[in-house]
Amino acid sequence: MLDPAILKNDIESLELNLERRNLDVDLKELTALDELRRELRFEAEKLRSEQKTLGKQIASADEKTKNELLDQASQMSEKVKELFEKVDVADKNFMDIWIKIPNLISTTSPDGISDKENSEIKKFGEIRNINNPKDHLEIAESLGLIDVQKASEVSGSRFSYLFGDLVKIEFNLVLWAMQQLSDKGFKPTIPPVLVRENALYGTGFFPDDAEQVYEIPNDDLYLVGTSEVPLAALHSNEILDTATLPIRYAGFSTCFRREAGTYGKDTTGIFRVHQFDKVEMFSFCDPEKSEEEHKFILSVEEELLQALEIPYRVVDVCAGDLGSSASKKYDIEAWIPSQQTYREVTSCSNTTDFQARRLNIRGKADGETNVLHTLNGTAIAVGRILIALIENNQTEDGKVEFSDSVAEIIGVKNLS
RNA sequence: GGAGGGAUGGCCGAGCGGACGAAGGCGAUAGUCUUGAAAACUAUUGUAUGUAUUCCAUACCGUGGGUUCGAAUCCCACUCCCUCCGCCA
Repeated sequence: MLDPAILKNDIESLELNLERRNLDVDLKELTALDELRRELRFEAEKLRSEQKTLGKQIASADEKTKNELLDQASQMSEKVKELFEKVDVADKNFMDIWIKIPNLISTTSPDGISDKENSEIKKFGEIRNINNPKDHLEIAESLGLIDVQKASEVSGSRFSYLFGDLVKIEFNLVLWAMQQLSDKGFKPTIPPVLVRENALYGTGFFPDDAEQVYEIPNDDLYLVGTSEVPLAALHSNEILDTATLPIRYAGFSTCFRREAGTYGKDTTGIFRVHQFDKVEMFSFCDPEKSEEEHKFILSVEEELLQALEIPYRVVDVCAGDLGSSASKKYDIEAWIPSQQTYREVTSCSNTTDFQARRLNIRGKADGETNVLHTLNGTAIAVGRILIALIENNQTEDGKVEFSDSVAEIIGVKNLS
């Protein structure tokens, strides 16, 4: 959520932002709603103040004047109640719209409407020349390492069974990533994957992306699509000592996504599934330093991919392709031989104060409090890393062979 | 799942219808004293919003409603914590 003060102080930035996001919002109406609620509140508070004074008089009044005052106070009470009801309505009218206003886009993010306008800022790694590259499913299925058919019988489409060495690789990857991150000051964390709706509102997934989230209606809980949600909410309603920042977490969790509206997209294998495991980085940091922190998180992502010898490129995500909470986002896309293109394997966002304001996360230094910045980034999205590892290291006879240094990380030299 | 007890400021803890944004203590910060430190003493010590900008007003005593002229205090619902019983990876 943005600071509503922007309506008064810097409406031009807001206008520009909505334009870049290709959104049409009536700012005049919003400003009017904001002014109305302020006005009403001012009036209501004034009256409330009078009511309190009157109430105090009653306490010390003699019997005679007391009845008179009580009469007066009774009427006053009615009025105050009515006025505050109006204030509540005005607040709600404003907030219903305001909560949907997305974060301010960084001036450094490229313009554009869709991912086609994302700008490539770096390429790394050598793309091996593979004759007739097979896709990961074909390879893994034939080696008995993945079964999506049986999974779709049991659970539906976009689920999978992983077997044998792929399981071993997953656990090794996760443990390795945790170790790397821990060395860099990220506290290893296993957060809850079921959360209340508050955490989803706070992180900006609700109300806009609610259709992507699995719901447990009996218990009013939701399955998270990323550990970003419980990690961000970890410090909600807290005031952190600025001297302790940045506070970094490395969260491991299974992630659940409904993938509504993606029918027909990426239907092969485990690229886009309803359930996958992920190690996620999350940072609470000083607003002054969030750009720096963002670059740091990106550099960690690159480091991990480089160690795994996966060719990739980094893209600066354009305005129209940013989620509502992100101010700036870098995606890393790994080379996928079967598709002869780069596909997203990690993503890191600077959400500036957007989530922190909603979650009420503040910092305090020298008696001053301010809303913090939060950032998140993928360390290892297991499924997609497995795909990149399998496809980029496939051999001509449909097997997989890893380099010694990669094998050392993942604990497996060959898939055959 | 059943039966009880509880939730107050950074922490402990009093208050149980009016002078309470909240006693007292601890902690923290500043000052006095001291060669320095400790101790002692003194003062300060939450957050947010506003048509207020070192003043003032309003809100916040787990959350949301209600009763009342007036609620930390009474009533209802919810959430969380603790104890006991049952069940359980």
